[in-house]
Amino acid sequence: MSQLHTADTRDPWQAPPVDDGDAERFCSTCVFGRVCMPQGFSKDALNRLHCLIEHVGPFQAGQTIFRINDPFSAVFSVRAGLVKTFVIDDKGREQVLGFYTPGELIGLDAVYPSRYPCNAVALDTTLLCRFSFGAMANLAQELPGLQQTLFQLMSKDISAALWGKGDYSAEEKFAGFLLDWGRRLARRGFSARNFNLPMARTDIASFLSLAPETVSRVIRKLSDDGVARFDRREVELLKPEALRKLASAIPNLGLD
Amino acid sequence: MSQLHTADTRDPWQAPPVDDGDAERFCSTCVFGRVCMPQGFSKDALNRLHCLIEHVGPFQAGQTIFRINDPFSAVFSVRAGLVKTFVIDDKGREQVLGFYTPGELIGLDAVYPSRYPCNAVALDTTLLCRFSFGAMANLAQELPGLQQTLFQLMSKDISAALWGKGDYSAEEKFAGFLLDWGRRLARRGFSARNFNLPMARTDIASFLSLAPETVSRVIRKLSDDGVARFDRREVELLKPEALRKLASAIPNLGLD
DNA sequence: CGACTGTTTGAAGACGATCAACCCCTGTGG
DNA sequence: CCACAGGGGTTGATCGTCTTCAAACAGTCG
Repeated sequence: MSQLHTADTRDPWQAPPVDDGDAERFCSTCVFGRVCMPQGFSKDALNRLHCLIEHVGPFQAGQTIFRINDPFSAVFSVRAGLVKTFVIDDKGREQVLGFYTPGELIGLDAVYPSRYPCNAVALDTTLLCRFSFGAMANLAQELPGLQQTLFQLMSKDISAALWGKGDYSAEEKFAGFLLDWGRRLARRGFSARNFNLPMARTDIASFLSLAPETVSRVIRKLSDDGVARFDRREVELLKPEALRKLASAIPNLGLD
Repeated sequence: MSQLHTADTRDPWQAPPVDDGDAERFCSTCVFGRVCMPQGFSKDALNRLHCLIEHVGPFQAGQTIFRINDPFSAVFSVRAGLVKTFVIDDKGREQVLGFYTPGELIGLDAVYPSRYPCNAVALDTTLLCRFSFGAMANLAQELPGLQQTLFQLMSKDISAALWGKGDYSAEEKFAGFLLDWGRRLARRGFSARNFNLPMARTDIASFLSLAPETVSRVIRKLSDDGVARFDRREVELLKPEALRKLASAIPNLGLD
């Protein structure tokens, strides 16, 4: 399967049908296209927001998008592909902070320090939209809906960052991760039961603060229990209820 | 010692001396007083921001400020005292998400879901400033500096929420916690070496995802090693360098 | 003084990390 | 076509850290 499949087909989250032809000019998976438009932006507003968008990429798997301490000037919305953010601790070990799939926004945590607080690399062939944050803030000064959207997106990121705080068993963490990933895919119209985990096991392990071996063992256990089927990086959730029960220990901090 | 000592004395973080008498009308520890004023707000702007402020409290130790799922309408700035936020997992165990000391802002994570995603209780006699978020967003529409401040505060909260993500030893976590706490007190002009940990050990343990017994043992070890001295809830850091070395494993995600 | 909560200490056990080896798949070059 | 190398993933055995359970202890407030 093409790794750019999300770019090939019509994105199911294309903005709700609008007669206005201008809406088409937005990249279909852009967060602002999704979040702002239902709030009834004027044609003029759409145009001005559109002027801020700069398409960048493609980035090949492994390519760096920004580095920690790079001066901040823009946020990125994933159009296609997959991005991970991470930091390196003093012992050289990598700590994955998040994965970003099409429609999600990267870099809001860089606003305050005016520097990116982490590294971002593509894990797959990736296309991005780049938004100059300064220009967007200026525009938000005139468009209350855009300001509100930015507040909401940042607020959501706070909750997302809090996700998984607490000491949970390896199984609980991984179950939560599977459900969260499925939910995010479902937002774009894909199946939440049958999907792909495009990132390396090592990255999942780092994200969940587990050893890769532990992730492997959890996967085996879930397979043995008939809760899910794993084939390479393909996953099928056979008993989502069982997963939900496992993950119920992890509070959902207002994530959707 | 009075538990309201921060309210008794002139707050060292009172805004930098301004000839304008109006500045005095801000509560001294308010984040906006601190953050906005250096950016040169007009008298009119200050007045209008001031109109939004509503003083609430005092809350006695143990009193609830808001509950999870309460509809969101306002954020709170701590004027005096101490607040913790937490959630309860399905097994009834409490997970502390954060502590808020004077000058810090609570509730920005509630903007998106329009509900508070956690509970907030006073851990000590507490005074708050209440800001209607809607009114503040409206005002931010006219005051670019206020909008920018809100973006920065939210961005900072993302980084703060990410703090401690990763698997660190109990000693590293606790060392990081001590330094972080000291740094936050130092911002208000207090000593970063000699201070109070006003929250219960249980709450510290929960915040760090450790058992209370483990916190107790770490404290004993730090005492034995001569790194810090503990007397009830009073702390004196004897070898801050040793603590910094311990905590260096934990990346500082752009926090100050 | 006695009940209560918060804290400390000790001993046993569990979970996940670590280390080491092996396997599987892919791509490359002979 | 096969040999080989390399990365990612899995499996097994051992070890360490933190949790758990239990009990004693310390301050606080009635």
